[in-house]
Formats: sequence, C-alpha cells, structure tokens
Amino acid sequence: MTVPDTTAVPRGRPRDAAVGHKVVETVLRLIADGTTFGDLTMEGIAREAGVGKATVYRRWASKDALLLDAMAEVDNAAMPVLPGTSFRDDLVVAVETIRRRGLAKRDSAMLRNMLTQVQSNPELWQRYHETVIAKRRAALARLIERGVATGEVRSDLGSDLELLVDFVTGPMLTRTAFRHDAPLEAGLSERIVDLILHGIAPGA
Amino acid sequence: MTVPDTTAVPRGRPRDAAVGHKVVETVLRLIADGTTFGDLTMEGIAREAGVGKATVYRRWASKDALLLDAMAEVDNAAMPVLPGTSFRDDLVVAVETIRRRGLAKRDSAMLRNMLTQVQSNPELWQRYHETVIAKRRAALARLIERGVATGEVRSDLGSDLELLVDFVTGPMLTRTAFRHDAPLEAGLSERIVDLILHGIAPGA
DNA sequence: ACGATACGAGACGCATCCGTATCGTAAACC
DNA sequence: GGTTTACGATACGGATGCGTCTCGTATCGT
Repeated sequence: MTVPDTTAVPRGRPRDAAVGHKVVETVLRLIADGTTFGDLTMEGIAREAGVGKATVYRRWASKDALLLDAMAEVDNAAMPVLPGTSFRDDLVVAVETIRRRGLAKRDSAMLRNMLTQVQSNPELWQRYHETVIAKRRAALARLIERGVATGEVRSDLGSDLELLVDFVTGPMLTRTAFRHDAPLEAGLSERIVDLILHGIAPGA
Repeated sequence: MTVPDTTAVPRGRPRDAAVGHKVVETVLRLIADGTTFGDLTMEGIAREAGVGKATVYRRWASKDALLLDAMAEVDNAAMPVLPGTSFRDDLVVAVETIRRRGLAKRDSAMLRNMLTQVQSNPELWQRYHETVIAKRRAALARLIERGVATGEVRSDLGSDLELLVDFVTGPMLTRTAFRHDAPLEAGLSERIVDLILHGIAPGA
C-alpha cells in the first residue's frame, strides 16, 4: 500500500526565499531605527520592503508570527568565544559582550520592545525569553559553574546559579539600558568584573 | 503705570480638578493593565475615564504631555526611609525597594514603556530619566558616598559613583525585569547585598 | 502549450483614531 | 440676569491600518 502523500508536491511557481528574507530584514531595520512594535504595521512593512501586502500575509498569519521570525534572526548573531585562559578573562569577555549587544541597535531595540510586551503579549515575551534570553543566561551559568569547579568562585554560592547570573549581568545591562549615552570608558568591563569578583567592601 | 495683568483673572466656570485627576488615574490604570504607549489613544482614555474628548484636549495638547503628567504622578510614590543603622542595612533597604518597585505594576509598566521610547521619543525618555531615574540614582549615590566616608566602601572606588550605582542596582533590576515570575525567596535582598559587598571570589 | 502558484500593485469595505466643532447643561463672576 | 467658561456627549471630515480580493505578469511542473 502507498503512504498518503503528506509532503504534497508543490505546484506552480515556488516562493522566492529572497522575498521572505527581505521582509524580515525590513522589520529588523524599522525596529532598529526606532519603530515601536505598536507602530509597526503590516502595511508599512510591505511598503518599506517594496513588497505586496498579500505576499506578507501569504507567509505570516499575524504581526506576532512575523516578529517571532525576525526575533530568531537577531539571535543568530553568534555567542562569544571565550578565551578560556582564566575565569576572570572569560567573565570579562562575557560582560564585554553584554556591552556590545547593548550598543547594537538591532539587539537593544528588540530587547526593549520585547520587554514592553511582558504584560500586553506574554506569549511573545515568553518565546523571546526562551529563545534569546534563556540561551544567553544558560551559557553564563555554565561559565559560573566552571568557576565554582576551579575554585575561582566561592563554592557556597553555587546553590543559586540564577542569582549569580543576575549579579553578573545586571550591572552592565543596567548601564546600557539606562545610560545609553554614557561615554565609553576604557577597561569598563574589567572594572565591573573586578567589582563582581571582590565587591565594594574593604578587603578582609 | 499699571503692570500688564499677566495673572489674568479667570472668568466663567472654573475647571474641575477632580476631572484632570481622573484622567491621569485612568492613564496609569490602563498602562498598569498592560496597554502599551503605542496602543494608548486619546479617544480610549476619554472613553475609559468617562470624560469628553474635548476635556482631555483642553488640558493636554498631546498624548506626550499627558504621559508626562502621568509619569510625574507615579514618581510621587515616596522614596524609602533608610534605617541608618549601618551601610549594609541601608543598602538592603535600597535593594529591597528596587524589588518592590519591580513588582508594582504601575512602576514597572511605566518603566518598560519608557524604555521603549529611548529611540522613538528621546525627549519623553529624557524627561522620565531626569524626573524619575536620575532622582533615584542620586539618592543611591549619596548612600554610597556615605559608605565611602565611613570606610564601609573601599575608598579607591569613589571616583566613579555612577558605576557603583549600576553595580548596586543592576542585579535586582535585572532580576525583576527578566524574571518577573521568579519566586519570592526569603532574604533575597540581603543575599544580593552581600554579593555586592564581598563579590563572588573566594575570600583573600 | 497549459494549469497552478507567486509576485507587486492597488482597490475594496470596515474599523478606529485624529483633532475640531456643536450641542445642552452646569457653575462661576459681574 | 447676563456673560463666560467647563463639562459630557456626539458628530464631523480626514487619515490610516485592517484583511481580502482582483488585476497583469512571472515562473514553476507537466
């Protein structure tokens, strides 16, 4: 007996992959240029992309579905390669990566917009959190675990990795979010890492 | 000669202050309930407030002007009273305050929405930063300065107070922003403060 | 050649919001 | 009592986006 043909043979003119790509790129460009999610319109996207509205609707059922694809595209921008020379060196690279992401308009604008969706569109936010945030946090958690293993991180802290991730990422995230205009200071990441390692209290 | 009457004597029926207040409250309620700035409309606000559209336009020339007043209202929610028993105690209260603000829907929703305006409406963001953020940061900076003065903070760090403010506020801000769902853990603020004070590296 | 589908362009009716204007009523001052 | 302004309600024309549909053309498999 023959298997039902689930992978229906496509007929007619095939879709042009470049068109879909062009639309996603346009969305990312608009967001990077300051367009808010709420101000994004299917009409405007199609117009800016030089594409028919029907073409957009043919591929995405809703604005959210399109944003989901656009979001995934941003995330593809690689994770940093850690030098592995020491825990501190790795940490500096990790913190520096957060800084660079905060300056990258695509990344930062996407993040800010997604944050606004926490209440108005929890599903979209959750997908973003799972796809982008959680992945980054997990990588950092592994780094911290290695630090614990090598004795470069106090072992009594290992029980709440998530808290340590907050602690490590928080300062630079806060700085880029609230002080986007702050001047670039040499050795900023190093100084933050040293604060993370040793705190602000006088040495014992 | 008579001075030009700049403080023109009001004639006719005076404005009802309660009406203006009702409108601002409605805006804050809508935002707290998840309405995005972009989804806020003068029409919807008037409708929800049970107020004529003209009444809204009579008081505010634009949505931004209205948001500005609404923003100021949120900020009025007092600054915390520091116990003053020790630098660490004060720091715990400060960090705990950040946590409570992150849970308060008015505060957190307003902050998230303002963050989205960084690019699309820099003026509004700047006003928010000056009025709300800068005030909070300044209070924390004074606290840290006192810590430096009393020797509870390493004196070699005093040169970049802003960085220390990032360092102190970052972890809890990040936690509330990205992990709004995280369970309430007892002694969370204390643990964060101890991380801030002593870092994650093994003691010297 | 032929049918099927994709594409850009744009028209379509519907809905919503814009900012203004016009009601009738209410509340202040003279 | 007359004037002035506020207020809620509502109507107004204009603008824009929605999601669907119809063109004419292009590109695939058969």
